[in-house]
Amino acid sequence: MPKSAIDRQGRSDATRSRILDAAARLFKDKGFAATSLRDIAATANMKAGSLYYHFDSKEDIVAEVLDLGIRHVLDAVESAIADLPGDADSRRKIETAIATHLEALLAHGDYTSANIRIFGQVPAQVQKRNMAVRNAYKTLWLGLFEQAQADGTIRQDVDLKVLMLFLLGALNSPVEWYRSDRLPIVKLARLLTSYTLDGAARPIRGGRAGLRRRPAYSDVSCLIS
Amino acid sequence: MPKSAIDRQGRSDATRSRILDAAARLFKDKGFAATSLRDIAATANMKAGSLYYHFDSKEDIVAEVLDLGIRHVLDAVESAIADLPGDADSRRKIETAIATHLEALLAHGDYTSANIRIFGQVPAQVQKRNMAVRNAYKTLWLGLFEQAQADGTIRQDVDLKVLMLFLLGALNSPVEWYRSDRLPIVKLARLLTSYTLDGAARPIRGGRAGLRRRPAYSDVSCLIS
DNA sequence: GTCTATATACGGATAGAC
DNA sequence: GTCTATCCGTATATAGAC
Repeated sequence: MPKSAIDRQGRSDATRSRILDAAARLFKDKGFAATSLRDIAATANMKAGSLYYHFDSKEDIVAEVLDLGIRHVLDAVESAIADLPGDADSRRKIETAIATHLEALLAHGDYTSANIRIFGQVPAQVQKRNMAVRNAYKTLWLGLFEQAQADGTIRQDVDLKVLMLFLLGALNSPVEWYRSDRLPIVKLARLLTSYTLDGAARPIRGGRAGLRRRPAYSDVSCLIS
Repeated sequence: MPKSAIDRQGRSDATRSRILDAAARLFKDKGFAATSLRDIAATANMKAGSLYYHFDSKEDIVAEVLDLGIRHVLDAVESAIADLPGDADSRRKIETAIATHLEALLAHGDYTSANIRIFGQVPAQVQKRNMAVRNAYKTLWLGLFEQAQADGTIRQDVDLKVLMLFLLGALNSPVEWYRSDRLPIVKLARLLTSYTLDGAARPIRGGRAGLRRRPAYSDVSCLIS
């Protein structure tokens, strides 16, 4: 084990967390470049020079904030699904994943908002590092969808990757507009589950819904990475 | 009419556009604060000092980039719907709006991406100014949905504001993941229309789709601004 | 309309005292 | 583990030549 790793683990985690909390909030509000180490230090009740005892650089701080932004959500969704009864069907799993994503997204709003907002502005190296966690999270959803398609919950002609990308876009958007004093998160989750799986259209009486005016998509293979 | 407005209109628009194009691209890639006027000027084949002949400040430049980001999409969607035959039904209108939004979003990618990415980082004054165009665009969608709900295309129990906010989240997400060499935009639009209106779930044979396991949402009034 | 030069301020990072 | 002091680069904006 390298010496530097031992050093790092020996340090207090409380201060570290205080710094990261401050950084996440400021990155969310002002962006990456506009947030100075002096800002972060002041918010964490320190002076700028002291940050370098806990982190090697500004890049290191932002990299950890970005990773935590995804980690909080990934871990929450993973364990919520694991905690479901063994006989839970795919619809229940997807509903749980949507609700848990929204809960975690808004509960750790500084980290998740920071991730969503500043990912495109951080150095390429930091982006690359964060992609690992991002890909793990996308894989989790794709697995859920594949299972749902295999058991017939999701139609065969649905492009799972496109569905996942659009759904994650919708699922992340509340960081920009959700206000906790309006609609409870659990109700928001039920609405999105309903729109995603059942659609917003009025079903056709006595027929199969979803078939009206819908062309065949069999020529659309899974083309989006 | 104030003198400054006359002055401004008397100046060449070509250089102005070149500056705005450069600014949009750089804001999209690097964020607001990290983009310097030197960067913008260099990309537009000028020197930094010359920008001040065309704009009063960096804020002025970013404000115009943000407004154009929404305007391009708003104008495109508005005229696409106006160009539909008079007997076009709500489903056709929504499908057209989705397709046109995606086309314009990706056609003017520098402006639209810049808007989506840096809105949260610009000075409050600039945000406030951009909100005017943003609200106009949301109103356009809400009007479409209200019409669709009135004529029965969208179910009565659907919360139109929530649907709009989630749909716009999904509709804007392709700026982060779409690659033009994969799926044509028009096919992407058909997929999203289908998922939004019809849902991704397999309809129940012979019954009404969308009712399976879906609770009553009548207690959920329109609570989100 | 565009240039150069500059005023003035603030940024990340380091060194070394305590 | 935190502080102060400082190096050095870069930022916005302005002034004035061309």
